[in-house]
Amino acid sequence: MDKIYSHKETEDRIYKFWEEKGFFKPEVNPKGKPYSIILPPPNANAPLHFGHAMYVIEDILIRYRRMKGDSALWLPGADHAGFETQFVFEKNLQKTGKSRFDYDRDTLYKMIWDFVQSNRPIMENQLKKLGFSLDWSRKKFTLDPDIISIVYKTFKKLHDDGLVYRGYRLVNYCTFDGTSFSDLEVIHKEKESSLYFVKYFFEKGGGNISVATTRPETIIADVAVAVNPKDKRYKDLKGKNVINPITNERLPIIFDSSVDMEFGTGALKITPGHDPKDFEIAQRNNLKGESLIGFDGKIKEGKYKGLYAKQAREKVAEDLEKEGLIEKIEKIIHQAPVCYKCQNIIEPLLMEQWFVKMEPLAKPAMEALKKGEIKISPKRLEKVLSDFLENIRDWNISRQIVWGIRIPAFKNKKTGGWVVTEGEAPTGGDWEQDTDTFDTWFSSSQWPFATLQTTKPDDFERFYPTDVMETGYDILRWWVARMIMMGLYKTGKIPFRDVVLHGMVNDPKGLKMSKSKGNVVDPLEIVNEYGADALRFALIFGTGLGNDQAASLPKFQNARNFANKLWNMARFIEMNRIQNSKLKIQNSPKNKVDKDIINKVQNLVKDVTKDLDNYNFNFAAEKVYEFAWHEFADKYIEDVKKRIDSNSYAVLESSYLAILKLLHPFMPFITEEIYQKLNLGESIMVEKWPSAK
RNA sequence: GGGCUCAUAGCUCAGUUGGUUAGAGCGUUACAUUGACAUUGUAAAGGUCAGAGGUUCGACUCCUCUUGGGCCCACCA
Repeated sequence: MDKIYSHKETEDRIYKFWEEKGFFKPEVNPKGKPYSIILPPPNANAPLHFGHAMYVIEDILIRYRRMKGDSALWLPGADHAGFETQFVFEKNLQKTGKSRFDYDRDTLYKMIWDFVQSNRPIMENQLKKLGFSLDWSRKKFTLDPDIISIVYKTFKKLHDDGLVYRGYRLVNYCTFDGTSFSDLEVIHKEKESSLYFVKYFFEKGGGNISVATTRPETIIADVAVAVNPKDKRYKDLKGKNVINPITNERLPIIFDSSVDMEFGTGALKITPGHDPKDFEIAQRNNLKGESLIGFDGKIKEGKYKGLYAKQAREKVAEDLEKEGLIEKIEKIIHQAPVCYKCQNIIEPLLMEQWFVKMEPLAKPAMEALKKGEIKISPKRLEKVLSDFLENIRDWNISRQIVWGIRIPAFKNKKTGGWVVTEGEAPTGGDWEQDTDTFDTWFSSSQWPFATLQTTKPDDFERFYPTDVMETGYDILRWWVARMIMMGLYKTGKIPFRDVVLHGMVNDPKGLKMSKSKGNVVDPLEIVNEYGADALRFALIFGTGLGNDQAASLPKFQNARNFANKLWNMARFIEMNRIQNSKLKIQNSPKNKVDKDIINKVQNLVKDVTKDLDNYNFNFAAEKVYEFAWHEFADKYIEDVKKRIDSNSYAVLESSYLAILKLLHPFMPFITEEIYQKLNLGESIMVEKWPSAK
């Protein structure tokens, strides 16, 4: 053995060895208790980022359970990541001077397909570099025909059960990305705007009421002015009308208790075509409105036609000012809805979309949570989940992009009626398929059962519900919540028993990594520099489950040093090896130090096993680290090196073997390499997890 | 506006159900080392555990408040 451990000469070779031996398949323990984890499928198109490296937690669990004798399955996959991928693709397209509108649907889809297929191996190889013991013979892609078929069936079932409807609603539309989004894709950003106080004159009797708005350009689309019924200032306005300051149309004054009396003048212009709250108030009052702004972000008609909303705002304000219709202008800081991807303002627009009625789906999910059928670790995040489920709103699943699963809904060209199928076109009549695709999360929400139902016969029966769903807490609502709902809906069973959530990995200074800030650390560079084992160990060591951490170099260095320390313990053992000794540990060694170390190993095994069972990964890692380095190496080896004999050697080797096994889930490569170098057996992967008396 | 979370050594953070001298890594200082390992060892310096109350025989750990960060949710137009 060399003086220094070389991960570069070891890791790829070991991974290949494992794969060839078939050790990643649950079939290595055919009689074991089934244990399963579905890997959150990374975006097929993009390289892994540091968040993906946190899936090491899943590998730790899988390797631990496999060594315990379970029939452990860790199922890999890739996500087509609809909008995300099309966004990246379009960015690339832009560089060549083209846009998506230069191609027809099929061509564009084919182009993105090829783009994704050529990038997909990158991500998969990176998962291998990290040492993940995934069963590659079962890998799935969200656009596999059998997966698509399941997604179709789910949609049809939801539709037949009245849980999917086509609604003409105000949706979150990004005019820059050209698609609508669900509420989760909309984020709020603090913005300073002007609050215009506009005079609306009464139709009769003179006088005016002042209405505060940040969006004067939408005045044209006003359908009413609303005040709070409790507002004493406006008591006498019942039955009165005002005149639209731009169009001079008559607008009724309505009373709605959701109007905030404290804000502005307490009078709110109602523009159902552009504001969600207005839309709701209008619905309650049987008023209908229209969107004045088109999908291109420009005013569709009238005097301001062709102007972008922002330009129109200034022009309208100017015109109103000229006519003396603006009472005053104030500065206001408010939370503006923006697109999570491009950060541009979301324009609420009225359009027809497919919605999933969520309340009936959320109820069983909440019950499963309350009954403890599904447990969340760390516990505090359960509240985030239950709050989301309790306040759930209908889910817009239509996306105006081509990259994804096209919605199997067909419109009759004559009648305009819709038919939902399991993918096939309806016969008879003239039908046109919806051009929209599903929100990516609609297919991912079905991932646990969709994968297991399409891998190998009996996989679903054997491995569903899965044992653990491990992912970042940032997609708790986007993904985990929806998986629970869809799993319960489609299979009648929870999709997983335990939800284990890891924190975010930030840059070395603790700031969020982002491409625009240019502070992204590539996990594969760390693997290259320090080894996958070091990366894995560092990510677990010293960070409580669900807490964020900084990807700081000293941590990786320390973990690398620890790997080297382990390596040199093995060298010591190899150099002091006592051949032909029977390697039997006496039940009660005479030497007190030998006796102590045996007891300490026993306690360590107990502690680490318990910590793993409780998802206290950092405790487990810290304990083995502390023991291996500062107890076993610093004290025991120092003591035994002066007096080594066949009895003490047996204690030395067996204690070390226990450490190797406890460490294997965390640092799989080096523990395997040492195990083989010391001729302890074929592979540490098929060793049994140590047990403590 | 609501919720969650953090504030512990110079820096980055552990501290698991409250219990004797509060820990790790990095950094700093001194010494050692051709002998498993300098990707090492031994030792040392360094903390009023944000602040103020309270519960308790006992609190970094539980409760309340204050201050200062971070994150998430939310239709003040």
